[in-house]
Amino acid sequence: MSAEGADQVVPMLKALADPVRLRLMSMVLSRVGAEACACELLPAFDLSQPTISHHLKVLHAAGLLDRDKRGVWVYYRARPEAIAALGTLFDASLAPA
Amino acid sequence: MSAEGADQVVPMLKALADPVRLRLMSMVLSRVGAEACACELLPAFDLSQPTISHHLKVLHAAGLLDRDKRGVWVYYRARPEAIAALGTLFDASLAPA
DNA sequence: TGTCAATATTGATGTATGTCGATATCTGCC
DNA sequence: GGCAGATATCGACATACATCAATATTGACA
Repeated sequence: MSAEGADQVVPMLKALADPVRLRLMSMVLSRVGAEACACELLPAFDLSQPTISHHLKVLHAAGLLDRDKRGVWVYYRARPEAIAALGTLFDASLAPA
Repeated sequence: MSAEGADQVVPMLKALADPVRLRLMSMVLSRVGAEACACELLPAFDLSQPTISHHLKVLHAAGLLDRDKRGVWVYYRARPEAIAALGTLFDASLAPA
């Protein structure tokens, strides 16, 4: 893996390398349509609303979650391509040819 | 994914969420036997020897690399179980059932 | 035993990150 | 317009981390 290749994947890994964000991602993926309202995610954690909002923003910035505002509520949807890219990372790119 | 489950996987993700360590891991995996001497890895980077030693230690502590000292040289070998665990994370645990 | 080469540890430093309280922004509704 | 609730942003703080120079440790060998 080249330095450029690493620089492409590392932001996604960094985004997931946090227990709160990994659980957020898992929660979104477990919903039908891989979509969840921020209001459903917040009560699952013993953290403040700004902190959860911050983590969701990090996941969004990494390309792992799409953001969709519907009225007052914001829905986050998992991006399957991003997950697939990480899956193949450990199956193909990282593993020997 | 539970909080405990996340806490188990996050250390491995954190270890890989660094461009230098991801490349180190990739380099080790690309060698025959998924094994490489530290002396081969160092010149591939524009970083000091202590820094590379530190990164290898992080990967070892995360359970991603085994350490084997042979004389003056130290060989690092990838742990396939760890890689497999991460692969299934994105295929099964993280993705919806 | 002494020297040299490979690797690890220590201590320091600048930067990044997780968290919070306070506040701002946006949207539906009266 | 004005209020209430959902979400985001800001500023601050403590901690974690990547990196280096200097030094220590280890092992081979003369």
